[in-house]
Amino acid sequence: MKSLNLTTQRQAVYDIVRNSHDHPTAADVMNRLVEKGYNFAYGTVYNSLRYLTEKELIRELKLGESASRYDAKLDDHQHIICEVCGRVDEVMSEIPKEWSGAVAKETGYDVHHAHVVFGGVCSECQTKRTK
Amino acid sequence: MKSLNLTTQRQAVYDIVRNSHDHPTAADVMNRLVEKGYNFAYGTVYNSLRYLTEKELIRELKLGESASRYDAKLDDHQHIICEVCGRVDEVMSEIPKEWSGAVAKETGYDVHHAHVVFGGVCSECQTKRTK
DNA sequence: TTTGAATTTAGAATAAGTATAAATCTTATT
DNA sequence: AATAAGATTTATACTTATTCTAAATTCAAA
Repeated sequence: MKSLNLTTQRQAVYDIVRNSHDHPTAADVMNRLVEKGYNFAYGTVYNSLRYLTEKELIRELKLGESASRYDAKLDDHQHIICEVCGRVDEVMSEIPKEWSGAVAKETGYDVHHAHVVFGGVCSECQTKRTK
Repeated sequence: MKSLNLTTQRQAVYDIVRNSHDHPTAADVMNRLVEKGYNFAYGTVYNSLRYLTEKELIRELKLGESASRYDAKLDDHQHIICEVCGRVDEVMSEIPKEWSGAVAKETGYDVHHAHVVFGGVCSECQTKRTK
């Protein structure tokens, strides 16, 4: 059921995602693979990312940008994007349960999950701005 | 500053978005224009949607699907997608202020807004399933 | 050791959206 | 009314992110 087949390419892709802390896109992963001396086909990188996502070793993040990002952090968490520099940080603070309850009541949906993308200005950009 | 120049095509696009309640994509809008007898260039539809978005007559929704959707409802609200049938409904229940506060504290960001996409099963699909 | 399944590769194909340059429409000015 | 300036539309080419395809390669099992 959950048998893992980690080929060389999948392992290499996984290592990159696992050791990156900036939520890389497929193109980022591709570049870092090349830096490490690998030369996989583009399709293989996408396949690996999909495979790893299906096996729940990584998560695909759709943050409203044009390209998906990937994240090896699996515990439930949200993200925040800096409107100035574009960096993406993690938000561990959990969505209040009363809120999901209110949403279920309002919509009649059976609510399974919520993807939240906060927007704002990161502390670095805040200090740069006030210069 | 906020002068409006609603050409025939922009007006037609706006009318479609305003009178649709299913959050249409650009392609949906295109189809509905054709149904109404219009034959605008594809680029014009995209330009109009962008124009109307900039003028804040409509909103662009990026819900993690491949295509953006558009919405003429301007008051602040979120969305919920049915995982079974794909329909998108509105969520008016507001994000709790204490939560944004907690996120600001946690991340050091100046938090401006949050886009929330809930996922679940709509009431129709719930009843269908239990059949 | 052949046979079949899974994976990788290279490259074509697709989908959504943007850019461009020419044509057309508007508007203000003479 | 004539014209110039500016905005908009059109048709089409292009870009970007991603998926698909078919052949080649690798892996696994009998």
